[in-house]
Amino acid sequence: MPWRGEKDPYRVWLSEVILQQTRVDQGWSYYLKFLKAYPDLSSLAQAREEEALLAWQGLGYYSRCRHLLEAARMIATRFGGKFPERHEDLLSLPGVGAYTAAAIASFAFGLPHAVVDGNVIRVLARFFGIGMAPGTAEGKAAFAGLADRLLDRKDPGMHNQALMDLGAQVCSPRSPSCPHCPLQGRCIAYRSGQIKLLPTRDPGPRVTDRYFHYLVIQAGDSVYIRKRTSNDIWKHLYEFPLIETKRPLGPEKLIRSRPFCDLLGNLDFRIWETRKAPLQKLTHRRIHGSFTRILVPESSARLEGFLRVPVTELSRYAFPRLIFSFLQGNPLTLLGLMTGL
DNA sequence: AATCCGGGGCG
DNA sequence: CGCCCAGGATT
Repeated sequence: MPWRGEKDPYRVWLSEVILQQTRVDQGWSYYLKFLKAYPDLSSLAQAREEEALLAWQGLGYYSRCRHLLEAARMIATRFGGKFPERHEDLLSLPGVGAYTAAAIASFAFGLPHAVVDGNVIRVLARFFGIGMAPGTAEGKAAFAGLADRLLDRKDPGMHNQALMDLGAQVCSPRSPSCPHCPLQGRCIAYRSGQIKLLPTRDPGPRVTDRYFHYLVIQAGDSVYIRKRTSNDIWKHLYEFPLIETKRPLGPEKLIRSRPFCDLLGNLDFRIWETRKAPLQKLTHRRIHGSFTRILVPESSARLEGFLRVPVTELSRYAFPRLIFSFLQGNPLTLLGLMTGL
């Protein structure tokens, strides 16, 4: 690896920040570019953010670049232009978290702080057969503690580098080179055939259920809709009047519920039918939808806060798939004629 | 504790 | 093309 043996804290810091969430072959040219434009701390502290961001362009996670300049200026003022050595001081720099602080402390200053990045976690999880998910508080503590106990205090920088190199080049995420791994014989995951299962992937966002009861209120050839504006799923898409509940609610209870009466209270209405929508699965939600078709006289007062739209023009509005699918399977026309309302 | 922040690589 | 990767800040 090109940064092997680098001891200059500025260079270590710069490379570690650039290499956060970034592959070496993607980030390395940016590192060289930055080093050329800003060869030392003071030149970076004086850099114009516009210019630095331009150099960062295409690398992503642009707050890293802003934090870089912020931290450089903080070092210039608060630390008298001298790169801080204490882990605690490093942590106080914007954009420097536990990983980067440990990397600088150990690589540049030889201080005994264990780095715990994705590579290290993968090696430890496999070698020791640890099934805890790294993203949980429990898992974080476990891997950090283990890495710290394992650290070679004679040469923390070398130890950290070796562990990360092993994770990056041999103990890779998908198809690790176990046949070439020096630790193969003592690797719990390898010996028990758990390589593909470790490390345990973080639990996805926990899935919660939401119950959306849509009221398809038809007045003659028109129907009521509105735009979703709150910070929620489907923002800026349209929908029918909605009653949401935290628990399942049958049609009978729905039409006697408070929100239902508030909405339709003094209107002359007739329930036509209720049908359930197929379960809609989102990343962290399951939407249980239902559509209750309700007829009101064409002449009835307009519902406040809603658009009254001819059913033939519904195609001009963007709906969530849940609603769009319902519309495709349930043409809303002719209902008024059939019922005489 | 959950969510956001951008890219690229891989199957 | 969808899935995966991942450190730090924010809320």
